[in-house]
Amino acid sequence: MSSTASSHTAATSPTPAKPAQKRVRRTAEEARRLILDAAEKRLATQGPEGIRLQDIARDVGISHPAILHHFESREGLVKALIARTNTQLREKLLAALSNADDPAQDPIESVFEALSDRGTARLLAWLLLTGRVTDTDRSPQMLMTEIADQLHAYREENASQNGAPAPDREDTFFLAMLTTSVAFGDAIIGRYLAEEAGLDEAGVKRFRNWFGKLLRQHVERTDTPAGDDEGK
Amino acid sequence: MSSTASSHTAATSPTPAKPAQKRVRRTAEEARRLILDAAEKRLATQGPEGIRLQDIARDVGISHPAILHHFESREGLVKALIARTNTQLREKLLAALSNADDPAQDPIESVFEALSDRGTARLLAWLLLTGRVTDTDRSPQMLMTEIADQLHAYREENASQNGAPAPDREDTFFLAMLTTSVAFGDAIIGRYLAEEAGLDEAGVKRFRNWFGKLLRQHVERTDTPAGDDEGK
DNA sequence: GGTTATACTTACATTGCTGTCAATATATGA
DNA sequence: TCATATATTGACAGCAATGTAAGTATAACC
Repeated sequence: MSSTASSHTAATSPTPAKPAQKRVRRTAEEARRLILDAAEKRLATQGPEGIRLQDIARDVGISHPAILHHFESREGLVKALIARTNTQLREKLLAALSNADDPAQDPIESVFEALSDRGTARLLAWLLLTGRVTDTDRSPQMLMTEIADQLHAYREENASQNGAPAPDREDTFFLAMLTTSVAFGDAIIGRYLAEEAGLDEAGVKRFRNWFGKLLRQHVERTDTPAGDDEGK
Repeated sequence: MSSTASSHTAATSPTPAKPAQKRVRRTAEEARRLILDAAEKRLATQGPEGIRLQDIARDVGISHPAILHHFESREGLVKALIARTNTQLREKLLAALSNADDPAQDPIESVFEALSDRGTARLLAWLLLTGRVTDTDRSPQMLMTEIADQLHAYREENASQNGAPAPDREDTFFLAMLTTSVAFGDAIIGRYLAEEAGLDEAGVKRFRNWFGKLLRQHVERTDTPAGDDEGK
């Protein structure tokens, strides 16, 4: 097929096949959003190698050069994806913490929930594995410090209400670090372990509750004057 | 350089340039080992995309078809690497648990140590991300069950010595799952968080001790008859 | 309604990597 | 010392994926 090299340059040719193709034209912002969504989904389901311009283009329903038009290169797409995910993660986590005053909402559990989202954890894992984290503006570790600070304020208030001495700052940081590591690890490997061990959805939930209780016991033990543990 | 296309097919040509190249010839086993080592290192330092036959071949000092000779394909190399790492991880973990009777050696800490090794965790992360775990004979989850069983026996003995009721089996499984997730998560993301938060080597060690203590407190609280916690 | 900016497309160039083939050198055993 | 097996190599085939160039269609603005 296609032997004549100049097929479309000769516009004056009598070929009536000009099909007047209908072409969808989105705003740049919208197009970028759709592309990033597709890339994120590919990454979550197929891993690092799942980000291929042609596949993503097919998912969105465009041609792959359109992607290159919006993001300079494949690398540009990846960076944009990282930036967006960072922002989303940040917003989710801070939102989760913002209603820490609400006694019905356990802040630790909220953090866990937000971080253990499948796509986010996988993206995070990938960018940590490939060492691509350094050059983003709002990297996760800043977030960590922020979270630790908020948690610490929460604990200090609690302790002062109970008449206990202020908790150690490092203890709070370790708490945050543990929660982050667990949530992350759980999202990547825990889900798999649970599945193989015959643990169903309810089992996973029980695990989370168990973990939350473990942390709560630690906090209560630390932030109350005596070894005064309330049963549940 | 090299313009004549048929340089080595014309053996009868009078060119004296036949350099009688010295060629290193290893045993198949040795060659496989070297190749796997190089592949493992590449993976650990550069992530998934670091496994390229040509690069690995250069590292070892051979040509890339030699790799294809020993492992059928790139996929074969990857599978072999997975199998070997699984075996190594398994041996390390079981060895760590085997001296659980030794009171100076905290089994939890040992497990943590064994799993948090950088290369192992990274490889594990990658094969979990790309979903390549299923078709290996001794997959990590079997290991998990085994570990949980050993830990449970350990706890049951402890509890009976203290005259406490036998601990819940699921509690032990959760304990193992938590330890695995933390060790894994710590190896991938925790190290990074610690670094950014200005936590040095000693700080990381403190975190591990802190975590170990947290678990120990839980176990003691559970496996002793009353709320009888011993200070340290 | 005409003009302009740009989102989008088709076709092609280029690069890089896996895998194949025939030839070669080296260890092992008779 | 010769024969055999096989570890190893260079050259090339083929493919897949990114990126480029030039042209086309659509929305917005006058």
